[in-house]
Amino acid sequence: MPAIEDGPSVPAARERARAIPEAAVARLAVYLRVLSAMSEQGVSSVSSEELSAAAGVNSAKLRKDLSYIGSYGTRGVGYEVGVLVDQIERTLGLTRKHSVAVVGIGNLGHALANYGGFPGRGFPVTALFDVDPDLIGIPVGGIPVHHIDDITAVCAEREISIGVIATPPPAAQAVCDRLVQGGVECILNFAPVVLQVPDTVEVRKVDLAVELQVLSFHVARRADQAQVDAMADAREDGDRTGIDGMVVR
Amino acid sequence: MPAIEDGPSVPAARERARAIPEAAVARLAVYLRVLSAMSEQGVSSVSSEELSAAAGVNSAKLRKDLSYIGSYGTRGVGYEVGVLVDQIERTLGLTRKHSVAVVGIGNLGHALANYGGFPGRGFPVTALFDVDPDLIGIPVGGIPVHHIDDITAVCAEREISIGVIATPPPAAQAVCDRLVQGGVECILNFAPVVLQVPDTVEVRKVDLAVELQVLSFHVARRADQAQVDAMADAREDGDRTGIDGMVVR
DNA sequence: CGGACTTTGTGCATGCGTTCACAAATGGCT
DNA sequence: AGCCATTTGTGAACGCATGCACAAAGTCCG
Ligand SMILES: NC(=O)c1ccc[n+]([C@@H]2O[C@H](COP(=O)([O-])OP(=O)(O)OC[C@H]3O[C@@H](n4cnc5c(N)ncnc54)[C@H](O)[C@@H]3O)[C@@H](O)[C@H]2O)c1
Ligand SMILES: NC(=O)c1ccc[n+]([C@@H]2O[C@H](COP(=O)([O-])OP(=O)(O)OC[C@H]3O[C@@H](n4cnc5c(N)ncnc54)[C@H](O)[C@@H]3O)[C@@H](O)[C@H]2O)c1
Repeated sequence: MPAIEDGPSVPAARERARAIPEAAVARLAVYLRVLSAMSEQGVSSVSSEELSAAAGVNSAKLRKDLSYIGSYGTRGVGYEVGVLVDQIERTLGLTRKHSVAVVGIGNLGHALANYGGFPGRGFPVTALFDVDPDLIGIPVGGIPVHHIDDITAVCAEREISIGVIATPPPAAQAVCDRLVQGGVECILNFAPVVLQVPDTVEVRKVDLAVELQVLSFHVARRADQAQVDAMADAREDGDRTGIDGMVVR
Repeated sequence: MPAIEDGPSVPAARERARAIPEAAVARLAVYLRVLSAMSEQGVSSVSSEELSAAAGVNSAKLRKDLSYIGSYGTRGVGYEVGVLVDQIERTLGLTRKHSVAVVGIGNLGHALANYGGFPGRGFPVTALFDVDPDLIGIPVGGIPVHHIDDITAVCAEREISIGVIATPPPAAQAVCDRLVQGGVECILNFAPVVLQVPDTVEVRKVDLAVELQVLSFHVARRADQAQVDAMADAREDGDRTGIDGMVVR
């Protein structure tokens, strides 16, 4: 067994950062919000039980998630809020500012541009784009709207790292391509289309229609289950009432 | 051992409907959108390869997802678009209309109320609520805003099945409680808080801050990886350039 | 100072979801 | 009619995520 070998078999210290499950990353962001709120209220210490309850997860999962970023707790006591905030921020890359550009200043784009929650969390919205001539130059949320043709130049100049697409679906892919060309590394897509990007670019989508349909599915499932239960009850009782016209089988 | 026993050990035929993985349900909604678009363009038949490419997934996954809802394809040929559309709609419970109420008609609430994509897909927005006296009675997207105090009555009366929360975070839990009291079965929550609900109610959340932070994480990870690669290269090359002041390469 | 109590961190088992790979089914072609 | 090319549907293997349960580590108190 060689002592100072450092091939791929030895996870070196600098490799510490990887291997955090995607699902855990999303939860870390939630923990961070809860912890920040606690910090503001003067809470300085928290146990995994308390924190997990506030974040809506089970405490074993929380501890495992935190273990991915290191051991910052004190056994028998809990975690120091400030320490966790710092470590999660570091892990999520929030020590650096990430400038955001919003493309498509319609209903949704306006809401995003006016939203105060982003700048406050290290994501300043620094550029807006649209094609509508009536919008160009008009300030929205304090920032003037640029023409979409300037997108590559402006993104490069202002070091935009995140592009938000809020255009109608047919325009989304073209907008995406131009954002990528402007050096944008990440895209948050609100248009209901599947974007094609080089694999150096990270895409996340927010699809409200899908969310509603998943909810709809659960309503239907619940209704079916209620029918099944009713039938089971009926059978137990000696099979009397059918479920009106609908036989689920 | 009784022969015709039907305890939990025998998954009966009527149990068919359940057991669709949550992740698959969300993808079915995506397939449905792609299929609808194809249908409108007059495409009547599609293979798993084509459909999966359009939906941005791998074809084995697509076929497995479709297999959860039944066998509607023809081997050697593919799927009939119309049939798939019908079957997915049935599975997702879209044969029934799901009335939507939006609570909190601020930046985001306005955008949602004005959005034409929901009614077109079987999710008519039929009620809006806010506390702001200046908004009450004003029509937004053609629907008058009601006072939040009427929420329970109006939800019950209009058979609202989905409630959308777009209020500031501190108000979200109270609004949620009142929606549940009004008989709402599902909630889509835009406020960055963890909602407490009885387990008869389904909640999905859309959390933009989390989305941005996950993207931020990937930027950071990529940057770290670039450094690691650079170091590895440097070592291989005989160790020349250090990491010093940010060598991006 | 020592022992009881609390809470973390994690090895392990379990379950869910993804991917592979191929037999079965079907249509078309000769 | 029979065979070939194609594409579905799914069993099985794999890998990732979740949850359990407990040893390790630390605090606090007497
Ligand atoms: N409004 C919502 O609540 C909502 C909900 C779910 C999804 N969406 C999706 O979000 C997107 C935007 O929705 P919206 O309601 O804000 O639409 P909208 O029509 O109000 O706004 C779209 C804006 O994009 C601009 N635009 C069009 N083509 C462009 C281009 N090539 N480059 C730059 N800008 C361009 C238009 O000028 C307009 O200002 C759509 O894809 C929609 O499906 C919106
Ligand atoms: N605007 C965005 O782009 C955006 C992005 C991410 C998250 N969010 C979240 O969505 C929510 C809404 O954001 P927004 O920008 O529209 O805020 P907003 O302040 O513009 O609107 C909030 C609305 O809710 C109403 N309201 C307040 N208390 C209420 C109550 N108890 N009952 C009913 N209505 C009440 C207010 O009168 C106001 O009209 C917030 O929780 C915010 O964090 C918004």
